[in-house]
Amino acid sequence: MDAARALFVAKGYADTGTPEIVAAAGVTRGALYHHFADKADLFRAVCAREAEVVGKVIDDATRDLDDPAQAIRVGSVAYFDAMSVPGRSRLLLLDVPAVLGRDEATGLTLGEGRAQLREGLADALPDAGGGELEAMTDILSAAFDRTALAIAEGADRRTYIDAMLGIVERATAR
Amino acid sequence: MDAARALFVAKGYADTGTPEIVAAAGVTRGALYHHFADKADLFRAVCAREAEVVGKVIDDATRDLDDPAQAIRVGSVAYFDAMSVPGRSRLLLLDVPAVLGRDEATGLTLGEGRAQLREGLADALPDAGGGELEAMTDILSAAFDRTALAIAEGADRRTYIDAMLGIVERATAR
DNA sequence: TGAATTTTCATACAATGTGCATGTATCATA
DNA sequence: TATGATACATGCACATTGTATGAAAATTCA
Repeated sequence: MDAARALFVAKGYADTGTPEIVAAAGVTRGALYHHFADKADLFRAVCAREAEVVGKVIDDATRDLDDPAQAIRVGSVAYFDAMSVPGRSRLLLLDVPAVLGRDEATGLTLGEGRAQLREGLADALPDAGGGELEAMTDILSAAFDRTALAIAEGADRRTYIDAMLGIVERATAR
Repeated sequence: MDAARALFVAKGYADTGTPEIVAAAGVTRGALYHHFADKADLFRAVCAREAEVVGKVIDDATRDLDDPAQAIRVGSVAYFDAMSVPGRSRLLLLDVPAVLGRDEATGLTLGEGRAQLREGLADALPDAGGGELEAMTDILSAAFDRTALAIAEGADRRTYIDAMLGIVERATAR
């Protein structure tokens, strides 16, 4: 999985072959297909582990915060930090939706962060219905993702974070 | 290109083979590789045509509008309408970034719409710098994309559009 | 302890797909 | 009419994927 991660990050899912992966890992394809159903399954395992780390970072950073608004701010920065690990954003935000589909992507990428965002929104917008809240969460998490991707691709960190936090702040100010 | 579009939409880029495409089109692979450099090049041509249509729809809908704020509202709805054509959002928003990369994706997906969004933001936020404006445009266009994708996947159209327009409205109200 | 069974892999193979090279017919042009 | 360019069709070399087969190690169990 470490070898696969490195190659998926460097060359993308499609351009990474299983022979290459097993060569880097020092095993054979037989071992690979014994532990994983297929190439996509290996990819899923790699990304799930990666996403779990991100979720844990966010969780750790916001555990002791009571104010939902502050939790969103702090959690956002934690998210951007976690997603700045080289290759991680490409893995989770570009390849995962295309390879595993958007359903799995949402279920995987933002287990914790998305829930916290939703909670923060619910707190800021007490008169919003469940559907509206869900839509808001969905849309804003896409904005968070793009921000993380932009930062990872070299955009100015401060500028993007300020812009993103400004959008959330204004969206939740009533 | 019509045959390829149908298959790319139905099965995704990766799961569509060139033999399948040419069979559906009634030609041979030789003809395909005469007109296109490779499979990705065909995909690029299909998506460029698709994106051009979207840009034209937005342009037509907003041509005679003077108020930038109204142009954003009307243009947004036009965008969501255009992206509701079956398969189009999957093509442009899921496969394109993964296959062609995010650079080509931004250059292709939102030729017109993105420029108009930026213009509207510049009008609403006259004291914003170029970098901030660019970040804002980038982030919000990701939110627009997610909205289009959600609607195409069956989410409630009104709820998502309201949420999205609300975000833009609040982001631009100063 | 020895047999049976499951787990863990390595090897070999079949199927498929991609890109290119080669050959050919049509068409434009000088 | 000779020449070159264009538009294909056919066939091949190579890579990749998934699976089937079989062996070795580990585990279970009598």
